[in-house]
Amino acid sequence: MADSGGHPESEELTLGPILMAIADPLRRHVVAELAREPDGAERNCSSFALPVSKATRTHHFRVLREAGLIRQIDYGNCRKSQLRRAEIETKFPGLLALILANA
Amino acid sequence: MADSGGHPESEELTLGPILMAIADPLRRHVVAELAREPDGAERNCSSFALPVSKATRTHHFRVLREAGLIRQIDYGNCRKSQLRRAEIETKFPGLLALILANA
DNA sequence: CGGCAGGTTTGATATACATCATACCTAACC
DNA sequence: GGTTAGGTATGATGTATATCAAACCTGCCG
Repeated sequence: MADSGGHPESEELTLGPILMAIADPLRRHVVAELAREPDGAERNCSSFALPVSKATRTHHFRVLREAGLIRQIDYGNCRKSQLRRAEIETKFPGLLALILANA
Repeated sequence: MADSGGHPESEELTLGPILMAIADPLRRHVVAELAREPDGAERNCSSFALPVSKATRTHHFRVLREAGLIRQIDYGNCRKSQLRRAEIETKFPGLLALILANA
């Protein structure tokens, strides 16, 4: 089961939703940006300058979260995103490198 | 440009269409099956026992072909599919292993 | 020749997806 | 308190995608 924030557990990460998520160029861009940051880095949604409305942005970050690619931490009026790097690397070794190399 | 059969050149392989293609479970299954075969193996579409109609099958194989994942060879009344293994492995190292490990 | 099996094409349909505008929530700041 | 900034929720819309049925093509086989 996913936690209350809609984050799947590490053991629940499956390739299908992950591929669905990163098939979208905007979402792939977000993952690539986060992968370039040092591990554990947090960024808020608006820092990615996506060329879409706020609502659409929320939608994309939700897909990334539900696929298990990012963890979102609620700070009240601000929500920061963190790449679930180690878990992804364990379950899907090479995936992040692939995205980075083709970003 | 793609050749007359709709196959992109090796240099034209891009991650976007590839991910779009393997995001679908049926298509991912086909790629995994082909990846399990010895290199260069050819299989006709109907040998995958996909639970869809012939027309839908044609559609899925077309997506795989246009993404550059498979090469389709026309034998007149039969069309065989071949994984473009070396080209994929060169451009996107680890991708096939990832699919195989999660099939 | 006539049928059959493997595939494609076309046209239709239904569902999923990306997108936006609007309204709303929460904390910070003046 | 009012405003502003970051984000979410809802509802609507347009487009893409998956799906199928029906008609067709190609080679093979009886």
